[in-house]
Amino acid sequence: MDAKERLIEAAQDLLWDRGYTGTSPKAIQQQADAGQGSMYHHFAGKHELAHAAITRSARQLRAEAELAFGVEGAAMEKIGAYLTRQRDVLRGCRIGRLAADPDIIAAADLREPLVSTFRWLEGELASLIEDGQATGEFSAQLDPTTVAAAIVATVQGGYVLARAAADPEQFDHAISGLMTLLKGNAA
Amino acid sequence: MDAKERLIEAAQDLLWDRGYTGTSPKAIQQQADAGQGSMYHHFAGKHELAHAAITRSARQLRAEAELAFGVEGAAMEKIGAYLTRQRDVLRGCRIGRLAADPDIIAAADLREPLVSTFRWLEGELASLIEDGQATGEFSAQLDPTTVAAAIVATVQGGYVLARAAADPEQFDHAISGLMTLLKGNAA
DNA sequence: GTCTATACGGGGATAGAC
DNA sequence: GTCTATCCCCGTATAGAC
Repeated sequence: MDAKERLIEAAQDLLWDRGYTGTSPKAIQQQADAGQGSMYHHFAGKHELAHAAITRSARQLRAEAELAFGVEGAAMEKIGAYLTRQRDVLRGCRIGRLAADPDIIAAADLREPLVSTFRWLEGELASLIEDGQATGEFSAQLDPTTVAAAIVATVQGGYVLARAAADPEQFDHAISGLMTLLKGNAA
Repeated sequence: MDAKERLIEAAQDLLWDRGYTGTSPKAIQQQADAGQGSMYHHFAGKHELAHAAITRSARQLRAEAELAFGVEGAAMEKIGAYLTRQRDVLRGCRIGRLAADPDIIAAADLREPLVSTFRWLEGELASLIEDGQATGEFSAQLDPTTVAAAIVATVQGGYVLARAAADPEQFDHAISGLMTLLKGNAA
């Protein structure tokens, strides 16, 4: 693997664990086993490297979610597969995590992968809810868009609760509560 | 107001906006209009000052939530009052925000106010749900504990979505979806 | 492409004077 | 209690050699 590649992966890793503010060029170089000159040859600076890393993390996250949505079954099963998919809960969401970082929020290009990832996710979930309404699986009273937002928010918040408590089960509790609420809204 | 007080308030503010990693002693001193010597006279260092600030923020958050829970009405109205209370959405949650910070998570004493705040909040909400079940307002099928966790998670995640999109309405969507789900679980 | 040298301000704190 | 001086390493680059 060439240095450029290693730098991007190291940046992905560090951004996930420490955010943008907490990640220094030097730390990235060390983890990538690349020199100062190498990094600044391939990227204009921390900002540009972070952009490459975040963009790639967003693509990966989306691919993983697509995998969960691809299971066979009715709408609720697909949603359930997404909600209960394997996650490194205490590490948090590599995309949602960045929303806490003031420097990410302040830079439109760094924030963009966050917006589009969440917008896409909510769209997928909203479609599933509509499907479920068409087949009589969900109550027609539900507004697919806002319910989808609530689902995504519960996942993101589940990470927050789990990390605050240093206990992955807190994530599962939130998801479990959400699934009960969803199932109580059968047609 | 004395310097010590100003330092704590400045630290609360900066921690809210920039997190622990993103907040420097120098920045706190400047915002508090206090000198280096003053800060290190009153506090052993950044860590100790942050502890004072976080503890106080947690108390304030709790007081604000108590106010919302205090409205007259049935369980769903109290929950609704909490969910729709005035918030500076794009600024995020001053407590939940810290869960993204690796240095906070690594320091048990800094993390403690986060755990206890969320535990308390979930407890209050779980009680309300039980009340609602007793009066026939909510379905007996609901598990008060996990549903309470889902509610708190949705709020925390709502902040994440809103900040990612730089749009406060994303918070409202998530809350609105959650309230629909709750109301669909009437007894 | 990668290395080393150099730069300058900031992060986080200690020491001693007033 | 607060001020100023001082410390040392880190953050974030740029410059030029190889």
